[in-house]
Amino acid sequence: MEMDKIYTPENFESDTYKQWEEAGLFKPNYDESKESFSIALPPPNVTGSLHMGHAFQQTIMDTLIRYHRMKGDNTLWQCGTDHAGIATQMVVERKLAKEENLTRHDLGREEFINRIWKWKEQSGGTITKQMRRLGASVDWSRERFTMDEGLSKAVLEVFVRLYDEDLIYRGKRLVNWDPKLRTAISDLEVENKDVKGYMWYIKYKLADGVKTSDGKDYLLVATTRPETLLGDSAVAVNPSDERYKSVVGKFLELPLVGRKIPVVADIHADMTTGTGCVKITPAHDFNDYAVGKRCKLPMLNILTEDAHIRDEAEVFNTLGEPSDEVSSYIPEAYRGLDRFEARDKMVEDLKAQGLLDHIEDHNLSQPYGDRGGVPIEPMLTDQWYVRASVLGKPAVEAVKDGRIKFVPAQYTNMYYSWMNDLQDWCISRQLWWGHRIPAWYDDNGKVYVARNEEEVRSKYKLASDVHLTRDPDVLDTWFSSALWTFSTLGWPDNTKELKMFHPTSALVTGFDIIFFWVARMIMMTMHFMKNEDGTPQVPFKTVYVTGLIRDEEGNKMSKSKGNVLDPLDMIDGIDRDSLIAKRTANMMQPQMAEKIAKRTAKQFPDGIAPHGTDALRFTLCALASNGRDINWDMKRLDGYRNFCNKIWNASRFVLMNVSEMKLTKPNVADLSVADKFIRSKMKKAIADVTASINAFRFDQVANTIYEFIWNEYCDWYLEFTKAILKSDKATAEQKNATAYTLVEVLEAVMRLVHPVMPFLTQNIWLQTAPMIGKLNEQKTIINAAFPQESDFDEDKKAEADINFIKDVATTIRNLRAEMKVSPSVKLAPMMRGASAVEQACAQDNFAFMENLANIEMIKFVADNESLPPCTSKPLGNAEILIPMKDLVNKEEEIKRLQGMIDKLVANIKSGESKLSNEAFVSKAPAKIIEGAKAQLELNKTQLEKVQAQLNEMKNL
RNA sequence: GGAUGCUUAGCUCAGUUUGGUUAGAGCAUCUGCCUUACAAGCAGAGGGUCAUAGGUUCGAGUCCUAUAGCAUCCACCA
Repeated sequence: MEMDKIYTPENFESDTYKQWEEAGLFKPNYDESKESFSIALPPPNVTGSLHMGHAFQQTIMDTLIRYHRMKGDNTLWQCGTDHAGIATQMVVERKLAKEENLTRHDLGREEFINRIWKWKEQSGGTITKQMRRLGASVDWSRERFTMDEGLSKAVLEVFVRLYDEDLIYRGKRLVNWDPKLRTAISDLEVENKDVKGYMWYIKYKLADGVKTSDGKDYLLVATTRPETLLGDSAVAVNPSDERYKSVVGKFLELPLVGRKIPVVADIHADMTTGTGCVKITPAHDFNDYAVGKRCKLPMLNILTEDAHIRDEAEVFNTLGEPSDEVSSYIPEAYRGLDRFEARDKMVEDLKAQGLLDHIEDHNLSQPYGDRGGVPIEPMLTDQWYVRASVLGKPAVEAVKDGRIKFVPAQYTNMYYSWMNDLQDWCISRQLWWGHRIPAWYDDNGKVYVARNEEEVRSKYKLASDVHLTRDPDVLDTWFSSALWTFSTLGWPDNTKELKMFHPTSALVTGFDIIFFWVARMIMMTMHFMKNEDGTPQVPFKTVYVTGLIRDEEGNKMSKSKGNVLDPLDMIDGIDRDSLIAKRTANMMQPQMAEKIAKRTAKQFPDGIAPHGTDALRFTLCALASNGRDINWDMKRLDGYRNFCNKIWNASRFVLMNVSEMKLTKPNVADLSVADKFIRSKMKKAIADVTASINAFRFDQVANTIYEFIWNEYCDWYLEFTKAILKSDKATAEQKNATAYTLVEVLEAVMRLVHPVMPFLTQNIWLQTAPMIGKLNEQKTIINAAFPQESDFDEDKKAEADINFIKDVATTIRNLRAEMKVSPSVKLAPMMRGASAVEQACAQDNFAFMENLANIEMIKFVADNESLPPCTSKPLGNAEILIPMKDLVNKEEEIKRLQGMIDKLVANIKSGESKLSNEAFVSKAPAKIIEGAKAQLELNKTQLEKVQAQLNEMKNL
């Protein structure tokens, strides 16, 4: 096949993928005699699109998968998508509002859910299409969706079983409430943000004529949330606070409301903070809730679902039961106001009544909902909880005893610290999109849990005339994804896939979802999946945690910052205007659009050039070191695209020179020293790459490959082969041996690199494998064998010989460049002081040097032989000299020699001081001392030579 | 407040687990080359007191202690 001169990946990548997929090559081999290797893809949001994080993680997963598939393992990459409850519902609601000016309530639950399914059909394929472009070799025939039938069945099963085991319960407790989305959210979905605020100091008048010990008729209470005083049920002071001891048990008149509230003693009140008096609002603050429980205070909910002031407070007793122990009165002036409007109004009124003592600036960190983006409100509601503290114990053990390993290990600590203080997990959401909770209520509010209404009736022996209503809430998205590794394999049925592929081998994911997902997956899986001996089964053996991909300045990539890079744009390229349009589309703040457009135009004046999938994947691997965040660098991508081009052209060279030959397996005797050298290096490269993949060090994988291909195979070996293939002295057998080695190594390199760069390697492999009889039946590198160390032989002698040849060539090139002699001038260098072995090597392999350094001969001269004026440089214990005739610039040469002398003198000095140090000589290992001695000797020899050369120059 | 990570060349990063010649790579820079695989290339060169201060050691980028700066996570904030 004729190859283009320039590497143009867009010409073949997509077609290649299509062929693979159509041939069903991504499926497991289901061969039970082979080891199993499986990965469950962290399910992306079904309507999402591929971002750099996905590309990064999927590249790593695909590399692992392809490697194991080539090893012959029974390999499954299980894929699928997540319904992403809140996120998806929000997108569709926004669309509905924008396009039809409707809310979900206008449509009703059923119709709204229909709309979401439609939206999913319509835009759900984006990310899976993009994954294909990335080369991800997932088994598409097994694709799952968290809301599909099988997975929904698993969710029901898990919920019902956990409920029956009392590991799920329903309770009225304080939860994080998102007033914008009007749903409860879990602790993890709360983000604390630092905001500037105020501290208001409010006077609470003492009732019944009581005075404090210092004669005041009020307590001064500091708060950052004055509006919540409508729900105050006490003011607390510390039990040992002498200032307030006398008023504990007395009553206060709640400002603006007039309700009487007690002064209670509780350790929550800190004597050193604020005034020492703290207002207690049990229904709207987590600490106050705990105080309320301890002091048996009533709880007053003053807010509606969307955080407006209620017309009348909801009053509950300490147990959370409706109660009328205190008045539910809320002053009319505040009813129906938004919580922040109410705050302003109340502060104004307090001021007017002289009850506002003063205001201070105060920085506080305020909890925000991570999706809704508004401050969350602690609210007293009925919700469903998982007893995470119980499920968490075995999950900690599994990591402690090594059944699950985090890579890098430092994430283990992060995991423990969270797991050791595990709060119960609030799993109910007041949304419509998601798995509906399988709970029914009778008219008295009694709850029944089973897989469906029919089962409820039989399970609880309910008469057919008992009226049942299903719980309207749905489950947290992470509830279904916590079951991902086993629900996708067919659980609760006992499938062969579960037996073959569970536990999965590795999980590749970002640190940001260790708590959301990884920890919960471990808990759920270990509870439901058991080994044959009944011990809990873990979901995966290794968790490889990746860092975040940031922009070149280290900022998080985000739509609002306009610094997002789409992996597909790097693969296929994008022009400047399209990139700008993409980055500024649908901006929340239109004024930002202009800024972003400007910056983008400056940074990408020509848009982004196509780089191809392989270059992107290789770059991602090269950057994947040790789980730290990555600052994305376009230059790096350019560099590795060039590397692809290098491979491409090296292959062109091989094909151009060898394709006419009929290759046969050569005899060892016909191999040149260069052939032996590259085979020996190849062996080492295979060993290194294999070890690095097993250690999850993809940066080392990339570096080893880069180094071997570019620096050994291309820079040296290809040049050596020219000397043989074009020589009239080499025999046909020798030419065959070299040509065969060229192809054999290239073919093996393609297999070595294939897990990282699937497309380029397939293309070249299809052309090289047939030449040496390695093409398989299916004509694909995908299931060709991964190279093994034993495929190639080590040859230390050849490596040493080649190193000497390289040194000679490099030294001559160096002298040529320093003396500014044109590369086209043939030189006739001399060598003085070379050992017999070196002389033999140089003579035997002169053909290689001739080419590489453009010389016509090397003359070996004796130490005392008188020579014409030369420039020279030491090489080991020997010396290379080049007669310069009138080309020598005397002053330049003296300067150069003096520089070398200075360096050598410094080295000798430090070497001598080291070796004359009694302590060093007596304590350092012999090997180190020998090394230092040898180095010192070498430096001295070289100094002598350079010194002599310098003298000669000066006398010229 | 608790914890973790980072600080190495102009830029982006390896190297630190297990201390040992003159600390590496890519990009960028400088010089010379269109040499029939590749100018997305070839050859050559310059550039780092490894954040700071102590300590351990014959020997520290690597181990220990402290400090500074940056980042992240958790908790708290009347």
